[in-house]
Amino acid sequence: MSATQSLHLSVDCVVFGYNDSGLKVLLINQKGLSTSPETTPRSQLPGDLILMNEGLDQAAQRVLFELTQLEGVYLKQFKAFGDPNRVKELKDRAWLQSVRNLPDQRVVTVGYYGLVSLQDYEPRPSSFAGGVQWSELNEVGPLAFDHNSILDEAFETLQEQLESQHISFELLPKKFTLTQLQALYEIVLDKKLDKRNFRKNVKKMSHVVPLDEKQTGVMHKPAQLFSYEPQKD
Amino acid sequence: MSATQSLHLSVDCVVFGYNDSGLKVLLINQKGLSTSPETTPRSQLPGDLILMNEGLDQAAQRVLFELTQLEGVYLKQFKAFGDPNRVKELKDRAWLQSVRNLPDQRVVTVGYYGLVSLQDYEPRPSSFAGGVQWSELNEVGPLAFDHNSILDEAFETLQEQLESQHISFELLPKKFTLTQLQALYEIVLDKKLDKRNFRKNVKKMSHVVPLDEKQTGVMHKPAQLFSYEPQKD
DNA sequence: AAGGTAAGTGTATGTTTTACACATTTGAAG
DNA sequence: CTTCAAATGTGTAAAACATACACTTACCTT
Repeated sequence: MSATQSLHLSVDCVVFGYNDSGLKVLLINQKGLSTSPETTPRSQLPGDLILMNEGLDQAAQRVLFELTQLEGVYLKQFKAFGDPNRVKELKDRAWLQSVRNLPDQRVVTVGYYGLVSLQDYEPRPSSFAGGVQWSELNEVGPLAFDHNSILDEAFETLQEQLESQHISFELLPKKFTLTQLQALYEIVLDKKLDKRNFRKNVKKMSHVVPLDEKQTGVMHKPAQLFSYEPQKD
Repeated sequence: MSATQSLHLSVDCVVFGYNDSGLKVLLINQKGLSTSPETTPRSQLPGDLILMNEGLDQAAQRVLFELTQLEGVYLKQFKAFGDPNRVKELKDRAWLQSVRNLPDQRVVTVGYYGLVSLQDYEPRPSSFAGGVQWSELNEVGPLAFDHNSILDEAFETLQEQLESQHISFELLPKKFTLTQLQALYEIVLDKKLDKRNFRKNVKKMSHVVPLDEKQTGVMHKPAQLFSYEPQKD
């Protein structure tokens, strides 16, 4: 017992962004020139070591902000990843050596998924250094470390929790139409839904309330706007 | 960035045991005499630091075995707990000092819940050193560290996952009656279920199969025995 | 043989889910 | 100012599912 431990703990954030053109994930680009084909810089999830005096949720918020300037994002822990070799692959060595004091150290990471509306509350992480990008979910290439698995598990968690937890609204503008809400469900759950039945269900949700306001500037019948009212329920 | 980190990582196991007399949780007793009332030894969840070359799931299995002799238990990760002060309370200092090289070190822990049948596959962890006990769920006193919260969250997770994941069978003997299965559901979900409706639902589950065997030695109509067949479905 | 005990079983009613098609409101174009 | 294009908004019938509920059966004991 009590073998002396020496490992690092990080958080990684899988931030999903949504707008009418689809579901995206936030990636950052590693800096550095490729010296060998094996160590070409890759994209990765925003993540970093936690500080000694901060909690995990707090670390996730801080790291996300530092790397992408996104603030106040809905973030939820979903799983810890602790394969002893998860940062030991050759492809990741060059980058680790450039940023870590102890690049060979084992790193266990705690995964968070995050949700952002790309529409009205517009995040501009791209203005920040390094290169931050919203990448189409199904166009994500090979990422650093085990970040592809982390992304996959985050998306599965999102699919499982979309209906039971009140989180769809985190991905939508504050004022949204039922068509937008339905489109979001269809994309996340990856199945077609019936419009009338969907709207019947929404009417049962007391936390989705109609506003005294309609869409404007559309060349068709303008839709009723709704908003999410968390307190009720 | 890359502040030098120095923290410990542990796993803690919340092992639920079930038999006809109810749902229990596995606790171990801290050793050591109380010198002050503030540092009286408490019970705690079986948990310990992970080793440098093992994965998290593997660590949970090893730690559980080392502390309680239980082997091959169904264990599932459910949450990481990382409050910076979770091992800093006065009540826990004496014990930490007795077992850790670096008792002041911050410890982040990864929580696992585990499931065991106390009936046919009889675990006798009590034969092992130190004092291991199955404690009635609702008679658990104050535990070390934040273990009461970890236990609470584990139980909530069990309640949420009992129906969707095929895990009830981990808590039952290999051969079980439908009355036993129903009693388990009623205890975990904490609500009364209708016998006939329950059985209708079970008949739809292709992974619950009747055996060519009945209960014996009971002084009433013997019940049909069933078993869980994971491959189907 | 009688009594105690838990097992096993069906039906009627209410609720939820599914499938499905047309009239409405706006802006744009002629 | 009429017409067109485009997406919104709405109801009903049928099927599936959930609920409530009570008596007979098989075995053991005395």
